[in-house]
Amino acid sequence: MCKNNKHNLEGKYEPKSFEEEIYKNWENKGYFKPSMDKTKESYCIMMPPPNVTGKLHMGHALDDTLQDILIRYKRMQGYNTLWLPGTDHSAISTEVKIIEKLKEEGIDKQDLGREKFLERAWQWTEEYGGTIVKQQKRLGCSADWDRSRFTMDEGLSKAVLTVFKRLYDKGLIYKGKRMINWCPCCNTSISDAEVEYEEEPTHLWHIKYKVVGEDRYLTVATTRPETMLGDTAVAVHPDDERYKDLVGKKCILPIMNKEIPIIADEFVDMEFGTGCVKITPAHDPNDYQAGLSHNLEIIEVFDENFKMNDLVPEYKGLDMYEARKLIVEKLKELGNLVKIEDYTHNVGKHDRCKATVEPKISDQWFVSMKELAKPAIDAVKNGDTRFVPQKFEKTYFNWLENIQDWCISRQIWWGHQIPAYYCDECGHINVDVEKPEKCKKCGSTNLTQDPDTLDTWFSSALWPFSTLGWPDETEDLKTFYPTSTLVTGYDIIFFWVVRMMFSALEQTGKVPFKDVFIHGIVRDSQGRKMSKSLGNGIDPLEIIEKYSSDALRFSLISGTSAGNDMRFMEEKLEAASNFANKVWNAAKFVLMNLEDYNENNENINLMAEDKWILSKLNTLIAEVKVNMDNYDLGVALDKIYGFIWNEFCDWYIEIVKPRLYNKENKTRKTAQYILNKVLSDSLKLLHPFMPFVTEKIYKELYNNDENIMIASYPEYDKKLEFKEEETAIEELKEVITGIRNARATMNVHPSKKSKLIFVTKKYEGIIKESEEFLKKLGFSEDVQVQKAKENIPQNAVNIVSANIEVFIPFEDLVDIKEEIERLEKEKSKILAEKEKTDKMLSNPGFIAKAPAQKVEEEKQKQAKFNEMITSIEERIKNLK
RNA sequence: GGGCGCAUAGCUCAGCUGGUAGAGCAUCUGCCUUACAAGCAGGAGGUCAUAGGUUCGAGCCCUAUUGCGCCCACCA
Repeated sequence: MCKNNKHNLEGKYEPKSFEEEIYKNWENKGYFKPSMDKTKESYCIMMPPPNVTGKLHMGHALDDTLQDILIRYKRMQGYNTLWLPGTDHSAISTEVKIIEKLKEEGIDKQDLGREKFLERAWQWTEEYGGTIVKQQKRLGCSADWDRSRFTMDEGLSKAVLTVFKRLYDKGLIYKGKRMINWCPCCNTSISDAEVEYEEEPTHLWHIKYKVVGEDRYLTVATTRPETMLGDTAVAVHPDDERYKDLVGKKCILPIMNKEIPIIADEFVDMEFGTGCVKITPAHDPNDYQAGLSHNLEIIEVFDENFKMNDLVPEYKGLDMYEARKLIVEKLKELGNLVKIEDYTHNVGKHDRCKATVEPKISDQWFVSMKELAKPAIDAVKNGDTRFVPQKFEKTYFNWLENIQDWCISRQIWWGHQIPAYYCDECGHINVDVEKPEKCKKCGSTNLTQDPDTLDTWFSSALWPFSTLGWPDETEDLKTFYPTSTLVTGYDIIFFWVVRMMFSALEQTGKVPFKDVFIHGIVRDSQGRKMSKSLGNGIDPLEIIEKYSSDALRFSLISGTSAGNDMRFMEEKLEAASNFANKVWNAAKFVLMNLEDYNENNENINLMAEDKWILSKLNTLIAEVKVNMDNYDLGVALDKIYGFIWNEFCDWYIEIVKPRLYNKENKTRKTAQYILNKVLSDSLKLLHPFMPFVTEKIYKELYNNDENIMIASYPEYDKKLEFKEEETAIEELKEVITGIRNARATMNVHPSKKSKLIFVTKKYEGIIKESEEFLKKLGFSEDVQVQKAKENIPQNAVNIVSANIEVFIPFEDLVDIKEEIERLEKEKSKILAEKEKTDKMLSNPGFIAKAPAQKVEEEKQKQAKFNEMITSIEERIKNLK
């Protein structure tokens, strides 16, 4: 690197000035595309498609950052990487928005008609779509935008219809009358997964029904008195002694004045309320079941708009709540209302519009799940797909093992229309990808397509393969499928991950991805979920504007762990910015000192500190690889952070300054070489996390031909391991800290230099060689190195480490008494540490059972402590 | 009702297969040292929720308890 020595060192770290430009440069060069190099292993991530008209929120920012880190890492490692982006048509939420918009214009959806409505929907999609893509680019996402897909585009639609037909032909899709969740607001059915429960205060109305032919009453408790008009039975528990004798008899339904049977069913909870339940098969899932098993009539009380129907003419057209009021009044009047109790219960809400969901019987399409769930369970059990962290397997299994059939039809227009064509003549259902010419059964050409559309998740379930061209055997499909890693939040494991798993296994016979990397939710600083209603959402784009994309990415990853929720705190962005600034300045320093550096590697003579930093870097590279491969991205980032700031900047750069500032110094060139290598490798390690600042430095400051984005990732190199020098420099660092500590405690001003007498047997050579930097870092003008403790002045401060002792003659600054006290303190500190080691070694169990290596380690520690203590004691004796 | 998770420094969180507790922020002291005051140097701060157990050794494994949270099912 460092092709020529012209570089731009002027100015401060100002991310605003370069982030967008760098992104454009990458994009123009086509770096986001896979290499399609057949000799390289493929690595592919499918981006979870956000709502096409949506805006980027913190959840996306986290999800996208994680994926970008993985993709950049693998790309630098030489994999044939594909990150395929795309968007989702988000059926219901988009439809609702368009209906609202139409309403503003005074247009009714039905009046407009299906065709025109869909035109509007496409228009809407084009107008508001794409915002999120721009935002993802601002975040630095290195996805292959040219391969971008949309769940409603031609190819994906074909995949959707193909899957529908296949499942139908296999009998895994069926149409049936079932009790489903109905959203009165969106006017469509929704699946169980789309229902959220919320606690709501209400009342429990106790109503008595007279038993026919007896002077007795049964009292039922209900939260929905208005549905009583549709009651067709009263149920009690078969073992309930109170009512045993009444089972089989009849009672009179008030208002309706109708006789209904008293039945026994196990589902009744004897403890709850009165132990008697009114049965309304048309408006309650349990009642529906009871209705089926007891052959009860199903009487609806609502019309399709959830207004009261004409069962009782005087209530016709009323909504639920109005009707409830009147019916309760009426019951009071009739004397059937026993009491009203306050009560809190869970009410189902549609997750999109928050409207209260109604159970409703209707004709819907379902996917039969039992058969499909099994292979999906097995694939995770046998390790074909694995969850990271593993604990989410439990969520996955739990969901699949208790899975219900999936209601896939929606009574909306925006989406994939169900490819079922009803014969107007014979009623046969023709299912095909394309509209058939004529009915397969009777040959009639009068065919009408089912007006319903498919659940959005039906198309997203095919995402891992439909995006690669399936059902066609495309090159991309062959190259990238099964994909490598799916990155998503735990909140959509059952919505999406589960459905992708069974769909992929059924359609392709393969798992859709090998790893599922699960992350948590980004919460606000108080730990609350970010939501529109709370108004506590933080816009990632604002954060990028204020700080930088790199800072946002850093703060989302640093100090976090997979699968756990995190709090988003602005202070963390300060820390992130500071780090970017630190990297910037370190680079500035390196470059300033590389102006006369040329790249030929002759005359490289490594000093101890060079070997130390190389060895440290080497270890870092090895560790980061392990962490990255295990998806411990937070740990990896923090290690890189620590290395750059605490090892490279705080120590190596400071150590090497004297060598650089003296142009005559023979090791100057080596220092330049090492600075260059360490900085450049560090930048590469950091690049996946903070792509912009690293690229800016690498490419533009260095004036490199190559972009860091496609540079090769650093690899562990056994030749760069220097254990001896590493420990030696570590010990010198320890001693220098000791010196500084002593000076600080004694309030010695930095401008006051002192003499340093190093006494060491082991490191005489290294210390002599290190004189220059020891002077600088130890605030000294005179460093002496000797093997033995000879000619040590009385009034000196003494610093002790395992193999080195330092004496600082401070003359009048040293109070012998105080120094003795300080040494005593130091001694007791070491003694406290030594105690643990002693305890271990004096434990026969430890010696016998602990691994030999561990025992040896402790023995060495003990010896080290002993030496240090002896030295201190000796010194104290001398001073006395 | 079923399932899962979390309790570690003042705050927010890391802590890999058990081997002498870490980071960032905040705090205290001293420094404008020619990369960086968005900085440098040096400190202080933790019986890792509680009680048992396994082990030579437990923040980590097991059991129970307390407190908090999440998910699923759903009670008329």
